[in-house]
Amino acid sequence: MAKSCSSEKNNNNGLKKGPWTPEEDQKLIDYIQKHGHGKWRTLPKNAGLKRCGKSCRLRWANYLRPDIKRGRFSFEEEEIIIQLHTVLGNKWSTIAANLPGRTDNEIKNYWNTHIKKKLLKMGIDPMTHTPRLDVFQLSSILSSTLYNNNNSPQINNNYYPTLFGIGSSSVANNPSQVLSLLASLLSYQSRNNDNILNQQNQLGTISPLLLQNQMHLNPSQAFQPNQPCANNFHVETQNMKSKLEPQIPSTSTPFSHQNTLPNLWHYNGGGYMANQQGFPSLLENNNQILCSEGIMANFNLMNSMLSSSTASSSSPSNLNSSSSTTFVNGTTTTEDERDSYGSNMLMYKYNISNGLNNSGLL
DNA sequence: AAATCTCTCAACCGCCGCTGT
DNA sequence: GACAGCGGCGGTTGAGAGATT
Repeated sequence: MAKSCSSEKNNNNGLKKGPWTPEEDQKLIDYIQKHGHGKWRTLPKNAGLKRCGKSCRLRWANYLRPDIKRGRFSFEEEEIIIQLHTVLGNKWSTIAANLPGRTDNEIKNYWNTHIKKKLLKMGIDPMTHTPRLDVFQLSSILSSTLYNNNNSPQINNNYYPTLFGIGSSSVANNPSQVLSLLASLLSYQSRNNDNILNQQNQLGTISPLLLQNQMHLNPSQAFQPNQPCANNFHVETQNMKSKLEPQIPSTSTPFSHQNTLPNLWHYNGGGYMANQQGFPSLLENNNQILCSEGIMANFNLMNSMLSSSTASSSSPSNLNSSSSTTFVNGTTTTEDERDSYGSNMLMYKYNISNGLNNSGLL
C-alpha cells in the first residue's frame, strides 16, 4: 500500500508540507524539464526538494504543468462538465480528460463551489440530475387515489416512503401536506397562466441533457398565510380534500390515526383566507420549482379530472387537457450574468398534449 | 474601520488498482 | 498467490481573500 505524505514524514523527518514557495516550484520545474517526470518517489530527493513524491506530483499536475489552462471556466466547459457528470458521476479525472488544460482537481473544485450550488438552486439533485421534488410520484399517486379503480395502484404503505418519505427529499410528511402541496401547485398553474411570455425558447444555449422540456414556475405567486383566496379557489381545494380523505388508510400508516384533512381556508367574514398552516412551501431554498414535462402533464391530467368533476369557474384555464403550448415566467437568480440558468433563459416550451396521450389515461 | 462570515481552491489524506518480484 | 511499491483518484481541509454587517 502506498504511503501517504504524512506516513512518509513519519519515516523521513524534515519533509515540508503546506503551500509551495516560488523557489520550490522553480526547483521542480527545472528538474522535470531536465529529466522528465515519473519516479515521483525519488524525484524530490534528486531535485533537492524536501517534499514527498506525492506532493511533487500534485504540484506539477495541478499547477506547474505547462499546458494548464488558467482562468474562469467557459460556458462550453461548464456544459461539458455537467453533461459528462450526468453520465460519469464524480469521475473527475475522466471528465478532465475531456477538457484540455483543466485538471481533475480544478474541475472537482468548480463542481463543488459553482455547479453543484447552481443545480441545487434549480431544484435539481446534483448527483442524480433529476428534479429534487419528485412531483411526478406525488401526482401519479394522487391521480390513482382520486380515481379509485382496479387498474390503478392504490395509495398504501408501499408508497409512503417515497410520497411522504423521511428526510429532505420527501415531497410531504403527511396527507395534509399532500393536499396543500397539490393546492399550491394548482395555484401556480392558475396564476402563471396570466404570465405567458412570448419569448424565444433558448434551449440552444443550455444543456439539453439537463433542461430540455423543463419549465420554471414563479413561486412568488403561491398562496401565503392569511392571503385571501382568489377565484373561488377554496371550492377547488375543498373538492380535492373530500376526494382525498376517503383514500387515506385509517390504520397501518406511519402518521395517521384519522382520515380527515385540515381545511386550507377559513372564512373571516369578508372572504376565505389561507390558513397559517395551510400551504407549506414547495420550495427548498431556491425560490423556484422545477418541473419536467412529464410531471406537468401528469398534474394537468389530474387537474382536468378534478375540474371536470367540479365544473368550477375557478378551474385554471390551462388545466385543460387540450392545452398545447405554454411559456411561463422564470425567477430571478443572483448568479452572474453568464449564468445559463438565470432568469432570462428560463423560458421553455411546454407541450402537454404528448404527455397526456402517452399516459394511456385519456 | 473592525469584526465576522462566506467562498475559493491549493494541498493533503487515505484508499485503490496496477505492476513487478 | 502474496506482498510491496507506486501512481492515481476522489473526498476533505484549512488558509487566505473577499464580502457583508
